[in-house]
Amino acid sequence: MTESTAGRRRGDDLEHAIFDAALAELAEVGYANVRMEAVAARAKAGKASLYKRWPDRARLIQAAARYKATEVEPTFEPSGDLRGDMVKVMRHIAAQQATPFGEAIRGWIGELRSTPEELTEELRTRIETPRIRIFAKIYEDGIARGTVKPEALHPRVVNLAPGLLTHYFLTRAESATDEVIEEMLDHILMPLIATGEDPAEPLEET
Amino acid sequence: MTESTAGRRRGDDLEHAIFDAALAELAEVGYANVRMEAVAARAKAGKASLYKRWPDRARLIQAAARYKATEVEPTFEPSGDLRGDMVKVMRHIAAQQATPFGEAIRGWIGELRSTPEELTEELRTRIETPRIRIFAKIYEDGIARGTVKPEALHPRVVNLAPGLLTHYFLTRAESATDEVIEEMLDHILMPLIATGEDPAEPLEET
DNA sequence: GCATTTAGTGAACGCATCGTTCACTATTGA
DNA sequence: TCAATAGTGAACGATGCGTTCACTAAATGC
Repeated sequence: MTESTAGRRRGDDLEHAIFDAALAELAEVGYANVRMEAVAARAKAGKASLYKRWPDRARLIQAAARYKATEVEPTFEPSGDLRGDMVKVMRHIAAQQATPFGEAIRGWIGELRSTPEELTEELRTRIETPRIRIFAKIYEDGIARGTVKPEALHPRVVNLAPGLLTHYFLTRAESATDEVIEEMLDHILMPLIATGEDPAEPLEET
Repeated sequence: MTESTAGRRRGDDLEHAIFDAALAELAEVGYANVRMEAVAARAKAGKASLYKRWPDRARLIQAAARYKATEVEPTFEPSGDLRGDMVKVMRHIAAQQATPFGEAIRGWIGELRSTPEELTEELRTRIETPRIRIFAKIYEDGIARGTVKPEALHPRVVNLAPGLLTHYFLTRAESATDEVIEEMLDHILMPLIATGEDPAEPLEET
């Protein structure tokens, strides 16, 4: 548990410093321009320390994204206010995309074709699945209250909200603003999943 | 207008050969692994001829995509069969994504951050806009027939169908199958835009 | 505390690819 | 026929990759 400014770091201490450096580089220069030497220099580490841990740039950045992802994804409890909850979660996702983490995702997409299958799969379950789970929770809660149609739980529908955000982020250079999120909700998501029943009277579920 | 196998090509003749070579490389090795030398060799051209025309790899590939795009995007006339028309156009888009052209798009996404603004803009209007226009046409036709809700013309809704396909393509390594397209239609698109007034289809009212 | 083991440093190396340059050659058309 | 134009192919310096190695700091064992 030493973390003094002097001395030589090792283990997780050093590893986290490298991740932070990688994410900072990612933010500054974008995925395509992240240089191993730059990451090493920024982390005040030797290049050999990087290659000892990860075989190449792609893996390093994926590891950094993974590290960041696990500390970001929240546990979320639906409040009963359907639209309000969705705004909240969607803003959270958009905010996440506006970080180095988002930049890592962009790079991952760009290299999907030349990336090992398992890595692709792993990042999917690491990022897509947790988001889907949150929306499933919100919709289940809404269904119990009668504010959401049961069809909302179809996988393709549950994936819609995060999918819209991801698509927006990927095809622009920036993540969705609050205004865009509201448009997605009012013109796509709510018309599709909401029953139109007011949540004022909670319904009994079985 | 010479196109004999012997001799040295120039102008458009050579340029098209380079585009074809670039697209072939794209298909074989994926965006990230396209090498200028490989494209030049494949086109039986000098590397200098490439750099004389385009400043770097990104521009060359974008030019190749543009070249391909203009010859692919069709004129489309709605038949009156809403779902049938949508299936048709969506399949067309999915098929297009499964070509080198799709691979070029993936690369473009990956480098959005480090690509000049105007290029991004240009590719958007070159690819996104024509697709949106086709769906707008279909929806307008449907509205006139009473099978589509007027709200379908909201920009974000019109962009939904191509957006779903693009998102699917980008986050998997492959483009949407017919089955996936049908799911998108039946669980997202049709419920959102159709009035249910379709003569052949049974419906539930709003 | 001292010696040994483990882990990180920093510089150098060979390699691949980039983007440029240049002397040479084929094609065009005046 | 000859000058102008456009393409070729090889070489070049620069950059970043991924590896290696001699050296050194930190942790561990005795």
